[in-house]
Amino acid sequence: MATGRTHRPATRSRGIPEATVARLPLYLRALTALSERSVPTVSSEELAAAAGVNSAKLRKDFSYLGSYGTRGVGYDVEYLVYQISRELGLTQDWPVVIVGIGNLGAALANYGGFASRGFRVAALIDADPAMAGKPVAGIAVQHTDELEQIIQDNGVSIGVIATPAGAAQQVCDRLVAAGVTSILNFAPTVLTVPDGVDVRKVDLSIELQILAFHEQRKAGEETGQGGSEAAEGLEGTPAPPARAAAAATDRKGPDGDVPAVMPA
Amino acid sequence: MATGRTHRPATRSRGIPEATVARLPLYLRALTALSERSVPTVSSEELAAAAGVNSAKLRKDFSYLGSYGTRGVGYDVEYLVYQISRELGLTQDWPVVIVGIGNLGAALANYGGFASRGFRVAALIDADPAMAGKPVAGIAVQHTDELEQIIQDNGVSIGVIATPAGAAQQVCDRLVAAGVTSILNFAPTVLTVPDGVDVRKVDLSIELQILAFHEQRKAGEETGQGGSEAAEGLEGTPAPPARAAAAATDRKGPDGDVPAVMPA
DNA sequence: GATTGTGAAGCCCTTCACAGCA
DNA sequence: TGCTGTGAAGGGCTTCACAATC
Repeated sequence: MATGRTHRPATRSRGIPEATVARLPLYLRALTALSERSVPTVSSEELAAAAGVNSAKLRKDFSYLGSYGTRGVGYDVEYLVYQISRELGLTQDWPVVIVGIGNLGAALANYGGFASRGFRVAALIDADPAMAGKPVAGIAVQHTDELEQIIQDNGVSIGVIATPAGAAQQVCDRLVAAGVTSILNFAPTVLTVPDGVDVRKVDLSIELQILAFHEQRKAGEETGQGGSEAAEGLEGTPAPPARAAAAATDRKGPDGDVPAVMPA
Repeated sequence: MATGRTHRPATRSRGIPEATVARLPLYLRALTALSERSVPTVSSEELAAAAGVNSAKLRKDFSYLGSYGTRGVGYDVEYLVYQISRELGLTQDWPVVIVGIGNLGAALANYGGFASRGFRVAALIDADPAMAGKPVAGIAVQHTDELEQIIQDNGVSIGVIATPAGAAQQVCDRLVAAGVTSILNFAPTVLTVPDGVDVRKVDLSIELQILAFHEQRKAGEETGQGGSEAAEGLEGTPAPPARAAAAATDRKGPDGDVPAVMPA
């Protein structure tokens, strides 16, 4: 998941709930698909199914934007596409820079979903001098030295960080200093930014860990266990420190189970 | 963001809130860093800062796992690392397969964060016969034909889909039929799965769109506008359909602004 | 004195259910 | 009749604030 800075606590009259904003792109994608199939109108029920949400939620979401539907009929597909695009700011052009052209950066540069949504890759930046000049996705990689100049010349306000974790904060600072006010962070680090700068993060390993948590539960359920003591004990997980072993006796797990089972 | 199927509605006695589960990997990462620096204990305040959350939230989160701290002192780093790892199921080995070895799939295969967290890339699968046998991240790519066999032979329960959108559902169906019960989806499509299967999605373009929304607001504020009419009107956004123009007169935006400004 | 663990309050979001409208 | 738009109810998460504990 990605979390943005909770900025502007829903102040500003026209407050669209953050949760709704996060779903608008989903609706937009579904609507675009309908539009390409020349479907003229769609009901909340159908659109909700296509977007993977429930219809009451969808109607509530749209109600924050205005009354864009027709009772008894549904929503005009083209019109909704336009309204949501406008609301999201996709009717304007957003130049973005991608910093860190490793495997992931290259994947991002090649990702078609950007260009098709009003985002334009203005530059690819990498710290490795050997990368400079090499074309990736048809764009010549530029060296980090030129970062500030690139930001300013292109009026970039959105930056994507795909560097190793160690370099992320430094790159972030430079981006912000140069005028970037929105950052999409793929590096597994918490970025510190001044007020007024938005950060969203995408962490691949975090998503897998969340899946693992649920997967473990499933396995535990099958065997009738709580699911938390898991199948471990196989190989050496680092033994908990001395204090831990002692403390384990006083553990009051919220459930009463997990009776201090830990590898010797 | 990634959203899982809301399965098991917080039933099962030991219910850890989903929001808490989503933060555990964050804490774990911060704790691992402390552990590597041999820091013995940490207060909720310090750890919260390192993880980018507030301390009350962190303490509440930990309280769901049990009473793992010491009042007046803080938390034992090593012990917490162990407890959270166990809770997340990272003390066991999770073989995963990655399907779709394009730019993104390759990036994922090379991503170090997986291996370091108990995840093992058991196989790379691609539909392109030309890819078969090619090594990516030190692993030979296998053809889709072998998907079922691979899943079964390796006891894979977690699959990663990095294919184009068009192929995603089909791949998903095959994964599920072969026994996969958790899927991380990078394809920009809504996947339909049977009950009991978890899906989390990561959509790069959605994250950017959310940033664009906020970016647009910032721009609007500077100029004292509501922020919603944006800077558009430059070039031809597809004109809304006829019906829309008519409907525009009745629009009641939740704020009263946006007086039907739309391109001719 | 310091810091955790947690009831209670508040907020946001979801869901329900139905009035309102085409 | 069919479907949207929305008040109201409900649920979950966050934040507060302080008692419990070391």
